[in-house]
Amino acid sequence: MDEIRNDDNKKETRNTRQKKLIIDCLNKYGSNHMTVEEIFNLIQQQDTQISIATVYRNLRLLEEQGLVNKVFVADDATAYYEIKDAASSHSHHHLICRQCGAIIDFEDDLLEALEKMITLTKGFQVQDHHVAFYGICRDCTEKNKAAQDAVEKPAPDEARQ
Amino acid sequence: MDEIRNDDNKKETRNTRQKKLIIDCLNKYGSNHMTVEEIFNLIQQQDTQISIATVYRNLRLLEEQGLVNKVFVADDATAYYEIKDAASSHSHHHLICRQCGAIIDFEDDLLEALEKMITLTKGFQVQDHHVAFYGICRDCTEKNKAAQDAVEKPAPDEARQ
DNA sequence: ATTACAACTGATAATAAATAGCGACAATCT
DNA sequence: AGATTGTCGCTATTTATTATCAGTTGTAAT
Repeated sequence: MDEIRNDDNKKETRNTRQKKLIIDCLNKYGSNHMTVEEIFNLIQQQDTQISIATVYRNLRLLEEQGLVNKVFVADDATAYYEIKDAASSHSHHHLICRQCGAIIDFEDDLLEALEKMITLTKGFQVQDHHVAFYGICRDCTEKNKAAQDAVEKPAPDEARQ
Repeated sequence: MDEIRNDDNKKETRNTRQKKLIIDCLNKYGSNHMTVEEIFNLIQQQDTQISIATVYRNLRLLEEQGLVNKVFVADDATAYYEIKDAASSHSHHHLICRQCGAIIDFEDDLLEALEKMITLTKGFQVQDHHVAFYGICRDCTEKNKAAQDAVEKPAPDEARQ
């Protein structure tokens, strides 16, 4: 009656200085969804000895423990990391600006309905989702509008739209 | 008055045998969302001379022309390709089975409402989206259930679910 | 505190996915 | 036909990530 408990995932995990630095870093800037390079560069300022392999290793461990999220949001093949806190683990999405590259969080629960529909019609048990919306962010939209106005009306003429 | 038309994207594109093979391949199997390796291996059966660099090159060109989609659905950093036909270009999502790796399409328009909400609350102009749901597909769910039943009731007893 | 052991470290080599460079070839236009 | 230039196959290179390995360190038991 005991041989069923074979999935011994009691992988001991240690609390090293390097791991703490990574978590601190993600807690500070993690909402910006950082690449490994970005995390590495920031931590180097506090620990000039740290190796990028250690950053990769710890991020993988932290992801396996469910403490951080690894997402592929951009159109390239680079992984982005963020802290996964209980509150936002299941229902926040990413808005990615194609012009300036900004990654903006968006909280929402509308997808819950969609997931139920998927289970009903496809028999697919949804555990998680990655959702990314691509487009132009508010700042860039405004910048573009200003730039276009300048082209269409080079003389500062006042009035009209 | 002519120097504005600087964005000459009149990149001439030629209709080569290799490009046709790639499109044919995606049309046949593309709904399975193929990797470059998979496409390359299949085409090699018809054209033993083709180079994988050509497959990469053409897929990039076809994506720039808007004829194919490049998506990062899995948890790894590999790109998957599919034909982008007008009908399904804006509103189909991917269900990815974490057990067998199957990638299943799901048609839906519920996200349109979500996009409108994003524009309203964030001022973000949505152009496109990638949506991926992770979980266990119907087949794997059934297999798992059968396997668990076998464990819980090793004797072939008949009856009961 | 000392010991013991496995997880962890930094440095580097190895792998995988994708791109760049290059001479040869071929599709298209005149 | 001849010129132009996109494309081909090949190979080298880049980029992101993982594996290897000898030495180090966190942690728990002595």
